[in-house]
Amino acid sequence: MHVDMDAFFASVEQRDYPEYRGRPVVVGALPGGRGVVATCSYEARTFGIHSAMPISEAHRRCPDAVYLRPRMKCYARVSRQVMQALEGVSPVVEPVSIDEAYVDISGLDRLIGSPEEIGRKTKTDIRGLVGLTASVGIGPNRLIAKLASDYRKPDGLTVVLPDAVAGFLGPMPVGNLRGVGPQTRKIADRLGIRRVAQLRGYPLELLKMHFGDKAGVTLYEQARGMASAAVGARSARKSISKETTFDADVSDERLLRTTLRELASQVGRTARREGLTGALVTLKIRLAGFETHSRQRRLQVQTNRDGEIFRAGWDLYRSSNFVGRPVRLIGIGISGWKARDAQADLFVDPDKQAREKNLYDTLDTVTDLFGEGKLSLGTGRRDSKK
DNA sequence: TCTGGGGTCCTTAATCTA
DNA sequence: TCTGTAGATTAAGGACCC
Repeated sequence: MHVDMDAFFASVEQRDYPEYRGRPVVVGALPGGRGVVATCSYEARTFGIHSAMPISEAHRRCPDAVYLRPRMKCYARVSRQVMQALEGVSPVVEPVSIDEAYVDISGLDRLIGSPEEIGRKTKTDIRGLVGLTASVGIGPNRLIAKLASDYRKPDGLTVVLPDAVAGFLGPMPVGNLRGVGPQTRKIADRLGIRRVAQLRGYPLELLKMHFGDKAGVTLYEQARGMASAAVGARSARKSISKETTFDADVSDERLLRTTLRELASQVGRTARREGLTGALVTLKIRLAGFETHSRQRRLQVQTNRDGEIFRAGWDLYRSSNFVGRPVRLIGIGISGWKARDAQADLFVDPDKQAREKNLYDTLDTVTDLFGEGKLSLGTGRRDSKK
């Protein structure tokens, strides 16, 4: 079963602020700045507004909509409640994102009832707990379940039994399949492939030729409704990054530097909170004209220290060939954990973790106030001058 | 003309290594 | 010791997802 909250961010806002109900609500950037729509209410969709649309375009289409910045902490809290509701249905829940999850409901017919009844119960439980609607799809594997939850929304419930898979899939536009975006669709278009049924007419080798080895195989399999059914824990994260787009392109090197330092601090903080240390620092730069680049450096040692992350990033910038060009976006990230790192927090003494957090927070604060290198931390002896 | 932020995964080319 | 090559690793870019 796949569960997808309807217009999640916008629905939470309409729930919490009754005056927004019945009105077009757009959550994302505010008009006037650079940014896009994160989510919008169904009222806003009637104006042609949708996720990822530039906010300027949305504003042109509907100047009278309610424009809101996302309240991520609040949405995260609601999300946890939704996941709890799902865990009440089945113990095997795999969150995909803040507003979506897969649930393994195999074998639950004895306990709850038919797939329809399980789906209905799920929706009722969610509505009872958080007062929001979800669209639910049920199928023999995660691909079909996901497509089914998308089939009717908002507040939809679609069950696709194994016998019905081919008929369900056939008329669908290939763009509905996972991993098929604008580029892949273009190739499909050129081949005259618009619907999944047509895709099924192509032998594996031909698909590999046109779409590449990996994409060819997944298209071949998806066209036949094949996918893994296994539902399990969300996989461990592989990177942490922070980036920001400036209101206007920036040429001032000092502003770039302080911005990068702030982003590096946030990356470091997250890494420390999660007990991760990485050795691969990635700098991301978007220049005027949307020209995007990245540069990576592998450090000698694993780290999650703000200063080390920042210095590596700044070094990458300084030694790059885009110094001096106006910058639209700057970002920094870290990855490359050591194998045991992923579970490190399981073995860390919580007291020690709290002490370290205090030390690092102090270092952050001092660095913010007085600049890099004014204070160093150590587990020094009492007579240590530092 | 406009195009966020946080991710994952794949492809390709260059480089290193056995 | 030299040379060619297969395979692994790294770096950069890009497609895609929510």
